[in-house]
Amino acid sequence: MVRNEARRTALLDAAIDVLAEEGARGLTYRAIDAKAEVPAGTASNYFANRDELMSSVMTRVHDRLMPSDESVAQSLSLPRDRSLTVKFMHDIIKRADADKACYLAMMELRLEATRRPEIRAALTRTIAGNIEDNVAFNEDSKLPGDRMTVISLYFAMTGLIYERLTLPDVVAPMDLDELVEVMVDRAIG
Amino acid sequence: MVRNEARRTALLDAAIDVLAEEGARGLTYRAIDAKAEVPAGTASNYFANRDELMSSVMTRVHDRLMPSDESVAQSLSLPRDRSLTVKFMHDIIKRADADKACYLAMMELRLEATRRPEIRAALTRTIAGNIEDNVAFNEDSKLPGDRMTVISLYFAMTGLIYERLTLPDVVAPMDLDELVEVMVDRAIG
DNA sequence: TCTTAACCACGACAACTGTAGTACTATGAC
DNA sequence: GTCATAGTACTACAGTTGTCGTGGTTAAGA
Repeated sequence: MVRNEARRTALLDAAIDVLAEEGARGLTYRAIDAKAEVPAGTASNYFANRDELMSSVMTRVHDRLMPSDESVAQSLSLPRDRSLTVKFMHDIIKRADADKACYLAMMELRLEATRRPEIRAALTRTIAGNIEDNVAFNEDSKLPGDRMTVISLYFAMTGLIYERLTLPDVVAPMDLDELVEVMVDRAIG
Repeated sequence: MVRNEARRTALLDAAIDVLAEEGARGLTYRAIDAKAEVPAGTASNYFANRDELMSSVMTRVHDRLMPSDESVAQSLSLPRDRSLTVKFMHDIIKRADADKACYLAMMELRLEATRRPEIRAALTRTIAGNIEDNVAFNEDSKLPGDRMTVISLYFAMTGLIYERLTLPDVVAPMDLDELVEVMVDRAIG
């Protein structure tokens, strides 16, 4: 198996775009090659089979979705009150808007996880860890609200982003700022 | 195009199972025929092409997910307080558990909606209508909470069900009763 | 009984897919 | 120069897929 990391990453990013644009159904070796603008057959030099490809894409999605440490640090210089939590939520939404392809690819992978235990296990670890990190972060940073605040906000944000990405016109008529504000306010209790 | 309604519905139900079990990728004419235990080629007598098939599946999913009027009426004989809202939420979760295939098929269709305007339009109408119905229902029935209660609960429930169906082990360690109770309580404010 | 139309089973076919294999190229060590 | 090696380009092939056509079956009315 070939190991030119730059090229491999380019192929994975192309795969993410293909997943977002054409779904799991369209994710073929040839589609990846075309998207990455490399000669046909290249992708099959990098991924032994479709399963390995899928797992590799998942790892890549995970890497791309990590928030930058600096932006978190910057936010933490602000006063630790409700409005900071609101800001964090808006940051998440902004990130989802800025990298739709990555989130859509993740959704495809989630459905794939329903039938593929290895992907499910990896995704479960990632997501469960993420939730616990958020709970700990909220507590350590002395942000308002308890464990349940973080968890219920997590689900609400998941639902909101899911809806915005798949059926934008359902959310469009709503006042997003008001919605986030109310959600945070009530989740804190 | 053939129009034996019973057979057509059986094929659509088979298609929903295929979608849930193998994803959009596995949804082929032959897979539907096999699942419905009809001779190969039958499905192609009923659906001119894959697009028409997809749209028909969506309509069928919609029909199957409607809650029964009697169960709603029965619940409405109870006192209109927070615990009734909690009960409604548990009903939704129960329905999702009982008909996983339908919800999973819906998720596949949602991703498909990302790229197919007709499906997106139809789904948007369904979902947006559903939210407005819930808001109106909550108000008319004098259930506690305002419009924002219903909307933020909708997103939280969407996220919760999405998580439970795709990554059950993320939610498993949580106390579901407590979670729903807190979510409702705080959403009402 | 004959007609007609709806319904169904089945096969054909071209297009596409995953996968494996092979040959070409560039680079650097010796 | 030559060799080894990793990376790359390209092709072959068998299996699967969407779609279309064709001919058989059924049932109901004339």
